[in-house]
Amino acid sequence: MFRGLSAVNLDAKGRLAIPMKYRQLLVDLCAGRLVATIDTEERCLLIYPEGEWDLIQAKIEALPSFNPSARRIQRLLIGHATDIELDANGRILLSQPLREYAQLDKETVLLGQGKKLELWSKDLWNSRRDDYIAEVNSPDALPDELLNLSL
Amino acid sequence: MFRGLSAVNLDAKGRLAIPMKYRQLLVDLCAGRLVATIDTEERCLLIYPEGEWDLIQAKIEALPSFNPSARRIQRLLIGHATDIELDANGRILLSQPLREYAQLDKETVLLGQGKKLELWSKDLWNSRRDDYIAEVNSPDALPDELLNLSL
DNA sequence: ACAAAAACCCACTTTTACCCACTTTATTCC
DNA sequence: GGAATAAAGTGGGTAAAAGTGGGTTTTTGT
Repeated sequence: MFRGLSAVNLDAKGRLAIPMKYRQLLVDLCAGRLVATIDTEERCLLIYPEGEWDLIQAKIEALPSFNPSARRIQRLLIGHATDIELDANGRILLSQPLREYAQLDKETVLLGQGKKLELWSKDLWNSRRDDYIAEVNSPDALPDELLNLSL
Repeated sequence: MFRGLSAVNLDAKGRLAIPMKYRQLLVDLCAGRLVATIDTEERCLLIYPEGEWDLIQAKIEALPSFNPSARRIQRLLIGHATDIELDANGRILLSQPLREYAQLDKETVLLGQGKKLELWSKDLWNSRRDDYIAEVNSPDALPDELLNLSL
């Protein structure tokens, strides 16, 4: 399982060094084969071990294709899902369209999120993080599942 | 299975180089024999491995032919279905009617979509993609299948 | 038979993946 | 505490592969 936050820099070629703590896990889980796609709610990327993504893609493909919202989700998520592989130095290469979508330049933040990783532009993450904290503390209706959660 | 986004250019003759990552798959699946037709909801083309298309065509043909919308679907999809084949350089040639329908000039985007590929004009895709993202985030009623999807 | 389009072929250009080496950070041992 | 050693991060150079652009031949349709 992935957790925690890592500050990572993209180099001039768009390569990103995966933090050491995840590498062995990625080799074991998926032989270093990953799939990156976009998050549709935030300008960030989602990075899955290949097998994990395959399960999700199967679910998305099974949605009824005459349903317009389902088609949109299919186009966005599967359409942006990009196979990437760890190179000999433990780096991955992110394609330009993905980098553009998430506004990634140099400084980025890699968030462990259980079965997947999220990659953010550092600036964007910092500002969204502050928003999140404000929203969690506002007294809006939280779903029951959250109200009953004991930390 | 197909996934991901590839930027591809049509050349002056209307030829399109299939990205390398798909070629071996296409040779294995269907010996490079494909069928292209139009998408009826968006101005883009759908490209299937021949065997995959045959299954779909059978389903479309089985629709009740006294039903007017079924007849329309049959005329549009089967009527535009065009056999195309990979040439020695891994390129396919798109007929002028198909290119016109999808407004393809030079810059295009090829989207992997599971069992099929979608081909868009780059400009049209970029603008539709932004629409899709906006629509996904609007609080309209999403189908239950989507609400329960956990990524 | 002729014109137009498609198929085929070959060569050039650009991009990518792979490899290697250097710099910086962390660790260990004296 | 500091030097020595190891490990991780970083930066490019290069060979191979993929993309691209026509010229020529064959087919098709009128």
